Amino acid sequence: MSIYDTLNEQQKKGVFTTKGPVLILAGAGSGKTRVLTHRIAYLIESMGVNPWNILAITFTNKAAGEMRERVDKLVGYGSESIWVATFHSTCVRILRRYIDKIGYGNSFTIYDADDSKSVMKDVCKKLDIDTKMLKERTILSAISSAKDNLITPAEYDRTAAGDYTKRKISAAYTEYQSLLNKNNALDFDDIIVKTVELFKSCPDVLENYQNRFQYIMVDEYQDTNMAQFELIRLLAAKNKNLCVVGDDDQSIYKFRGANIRNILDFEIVYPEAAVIKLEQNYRSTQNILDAANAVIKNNAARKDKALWTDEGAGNRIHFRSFDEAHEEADYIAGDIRRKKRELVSDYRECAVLYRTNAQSRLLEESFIGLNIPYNVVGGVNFYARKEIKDILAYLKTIDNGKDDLAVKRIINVPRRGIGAASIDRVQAYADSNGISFFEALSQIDSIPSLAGSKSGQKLKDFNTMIRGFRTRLEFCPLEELITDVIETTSYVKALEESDDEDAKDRIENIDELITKLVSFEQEKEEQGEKATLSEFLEEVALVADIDGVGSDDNKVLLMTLHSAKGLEFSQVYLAGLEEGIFPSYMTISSGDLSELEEERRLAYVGITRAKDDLTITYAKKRMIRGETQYNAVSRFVREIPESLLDNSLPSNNVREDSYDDASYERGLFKTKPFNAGDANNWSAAENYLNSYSNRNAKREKLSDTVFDNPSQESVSSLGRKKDISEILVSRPKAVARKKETPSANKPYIAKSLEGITKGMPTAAAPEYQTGDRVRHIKFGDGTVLNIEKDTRDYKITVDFDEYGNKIMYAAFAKLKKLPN
DNA sequence: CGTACTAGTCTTTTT
DNA sequence: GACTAGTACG
Repeated sequence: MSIYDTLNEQQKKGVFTTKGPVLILAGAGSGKTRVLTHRIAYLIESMGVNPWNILAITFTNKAAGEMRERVDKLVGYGSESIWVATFHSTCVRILRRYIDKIGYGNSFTIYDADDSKSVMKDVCKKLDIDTKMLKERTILSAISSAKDNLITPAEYDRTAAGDYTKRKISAAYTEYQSLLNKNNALDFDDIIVKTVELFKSCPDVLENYQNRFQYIMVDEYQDTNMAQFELIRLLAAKNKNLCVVGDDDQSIYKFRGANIRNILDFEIVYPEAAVIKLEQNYRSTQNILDAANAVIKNNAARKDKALWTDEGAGNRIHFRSFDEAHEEADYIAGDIRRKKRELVSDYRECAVLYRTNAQSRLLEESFIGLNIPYNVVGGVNFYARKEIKDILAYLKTIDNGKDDLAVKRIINVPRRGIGAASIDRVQAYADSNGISFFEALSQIDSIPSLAGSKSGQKLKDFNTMIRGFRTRLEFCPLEELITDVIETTSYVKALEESDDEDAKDRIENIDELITKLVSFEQEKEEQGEKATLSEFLEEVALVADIDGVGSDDNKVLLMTLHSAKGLEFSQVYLAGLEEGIFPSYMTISSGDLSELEEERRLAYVGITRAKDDLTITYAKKRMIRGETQYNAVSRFVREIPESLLDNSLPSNNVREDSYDDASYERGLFKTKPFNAGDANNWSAAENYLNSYSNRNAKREKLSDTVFDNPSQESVSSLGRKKDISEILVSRPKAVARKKETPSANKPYIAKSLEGITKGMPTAAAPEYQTGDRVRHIKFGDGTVLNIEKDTRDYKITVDFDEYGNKIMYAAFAKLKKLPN
């Protein structure tokens, strides 16, 4: 009996086809990790391949760790020399050795999104870019997508001619790169981009790795972007033993540059590729699979396939609807408690999945209320916390003196009397002498405005302190360094003395960081290596939220649908299945059908996480960003045949609650909406009001008083002046009454089913024709290629200048005709 | 130079 | 509702 006997025919094919390019299309739960691990085992044991020559690439450290562990169990020896790693850590390892060949120092720093944003802020200031018009975020995401597609600043600039915004972005891109280079730093995208650049400019380095990686496997191939594809293509060019595994139906990272064409076109790039389809599912019951199949088949752009299982039909999908979001959360928590009590399942077998991180809050409250242990994956990353970033900035400063960002972050943290003025003076000196900020600190006496001054002395002291740490780094273990940093800077002491109410948490976080550093150091020691500071900082920079999640703790897991990819649970709850939440409002209003398809794939991912039971919940009413929204049941739920659900769907009537002119005209309100600045409807008005009061817990009090007794007095007695009274004067009483009795006697408008799921029932013919130039709020200008009348609406194909071809529904896309 | 308070923004998803 | 950048003041 061999280890391969338990595999099905298709899986065996995947394992035994070792030569040349192989594409494994693996449906959810079809055992792709099993195929990959057995394939590695087969290569080593039967094909005599040296483990050293195998490269397996995954997207998360967690996946990499699991793969190594499973190979270890199968092979028993040699698995430690297989290179199993994520794209990013693979590239960092390569760059640490060779990046000096392309103009960086080998001890480069890795910038996270926060750091990138700080750099971009400087860039905007320097280039005089008005960040009100063009946000840092926008620029950064344009740069990021350029990098995903391996477009250099110079190339970007060539496409920018004639477009004002693009020219600005182009200038920012160039400046941003030069700043990163000056700081000897790479952002996330650079890690891949620079490796490709290295391979292209140093054929000998590439060849070195081509010879090493004779067999390459890539997991989650559907989520690779252009740059990652190119990286793999280069590495595999010599031996061509490239096996990619993926599922086009689970491609959910397009927003991050993932190119679904990489998997759809694999056979075009490698015509000799063997293609293997895994469709038998070993995870879920047939009912769950039927639901998943029913949803995903509404996507047009996909390879046709359908999951099936040998197992029985199982329970029907549980569907529950609620009036309020907190009732939904209470139900989920209560249901999990029930399952635990009735011994149906333990906490660790349950997961709650949602579309946006913000949805976790209500769930957490309910879990705390019922005393159910839980873990939230994601949200605020541990390493993104202020105190952690501060300590890390010290370590970065010690490790790489060129990282100006890190130095400036901590030069006055904790407070040591160094202000903005001094910092600017040092920076000016550094700039005019072409040296780094930290270097300039060593030359304080040469800076006229600082030499001999009080401020100058403080700067010198800081410099001396850092140098002291550097000396310590040479002779002491990392653990001593970090405790020395915390001691010498009095960081924790300052926290203890501060009136920061989170001080205790922050100190605990710092202790946690020390623990992580110590265990990192020990691990290295066990492997017979000495841990370096750079390695630690790099590991820390590349951790994903999901990496730390283990099954050791008996806790319910709460996470976004994105984080859940690749995981499975006996009991899965999909919460917030509402139009506008999932699919998100952004997706619906963009009118782009391909974005809607990506959301649908996300729904498919969610459904297929469940092994035994799937519970879908819906809340009619929900607070989003302090605004109450009323949403219809998600179209994805309606795509599931009702026979698979244990409850019928609620009628699709949605309460129309906006206090706007349109509602007024329909006779919903007796008074016309007021206008105070932007506040022209109920939600906006409430928001407007809140912005004055939400801080000091006066909010509730203020609002209530205001609504009960809308007089000038009640406002001024709370210490508020001018604008509020303006609102009050113009605020109609109807609004105030609304607030008191939110659900009673409110008129409902029945929006027809067509209205929700099928676009507008009576769509007017668009004002533009084929060939016309049109403008889209998100995709910019483009040319209409085709207009097609559909049963529901007009399907418009537009060739956008910047985004290429998009097919969209006229009713949602709201295209504006431009003069020809 | 440091603090306290205000106003605006944000959120869709993340290696 | 949370976070943060900006600002006025001590």
